Amino acid sequence: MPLEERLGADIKRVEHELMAVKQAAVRPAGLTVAQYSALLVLAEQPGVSAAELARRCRVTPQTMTTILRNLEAADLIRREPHELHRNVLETRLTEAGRKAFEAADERASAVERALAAEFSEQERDQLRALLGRCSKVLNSQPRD
Amino acid sequence: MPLEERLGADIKRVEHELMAVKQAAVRPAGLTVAQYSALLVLAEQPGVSAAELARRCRVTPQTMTTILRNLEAADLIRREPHELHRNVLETRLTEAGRKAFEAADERASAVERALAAEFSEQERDQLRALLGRCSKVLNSQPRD
DNA sequence: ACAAAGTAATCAGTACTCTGATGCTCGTCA
DNA sequence: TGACGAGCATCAGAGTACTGATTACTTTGT
Repeated sequence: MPLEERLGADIKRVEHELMAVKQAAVRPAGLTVAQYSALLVLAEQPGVSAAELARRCRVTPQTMTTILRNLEAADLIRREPHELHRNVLETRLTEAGRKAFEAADERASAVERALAAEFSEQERDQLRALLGRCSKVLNSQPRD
Repeated sequence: MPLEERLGADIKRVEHELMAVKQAAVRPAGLTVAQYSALLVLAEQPGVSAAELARRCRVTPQTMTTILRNLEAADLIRREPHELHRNVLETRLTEAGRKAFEAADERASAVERALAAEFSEQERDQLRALLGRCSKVLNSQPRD
């Protein structure tokens, strides 16, 4: 199958471009894209567990552990044992974490707004629907 | 800006699913997705330089060096100095490399065919066009 | 002819991401 | 009560992937 016909190549290309632009957007705040994603969930849902964060950010718990380690070392988050479940660590933004997140979010949101502004509401729905059908196909593929 | 409205989230989700399925597809051949991508270009264009491979696979030359180091250690590729440009290393598949690539490609192509089969030709063009407009917006964003 | 600009390769260091494996705690239910 | 499954956290190890820097060669411009 020729490379140019592969829809996957288009999807990957756009995702790659998106990551490059997002990285440039959050970098001035001293964050990586992965760190920004984690902080985004933390800002909406303080005290969430690392496992839940991992699910929301679509990474494995091991990966999230790595990301949180770096965020904690930079004093952007704080982790404390859960009241009842001694096994769970609650994660929260520090003041510095909130500031960094807000600085990054302003610029990251601008990227999303630029993307949204390119399309009419109908086109946006259309793109979402087509991507949704890609998801459907992919999720029905064998994972072995 | 709410998370659900962000088009980037949809793009990222689909790309993530695509990578997961592709990884499962190439893994039985003993390859990673990045290695498969490099071999795909190498199969079409024997003797290509690492720098060109990097451009084709959309990674930095440093990253491609790492990938090629692993492929060479597994005896899937061979690297030899270019005839004229002593500065350039030509990379080629070994016999084992071709076999691994073909095994992986059979399964990876099946994923692409499944994706293609979901859409009519018109829908495919539509999806491509919409993704192309995303690219246009993203490439016009400041990279700082 | 020689400096400047461009291209190729690679080292060093950091971060993200996965698989595989382990240890801990909680809730369930026999 | 006590085994056991489920969920949380994390260690270990490998593979990407980036920025930043260096070295070497080639082409281009004056």
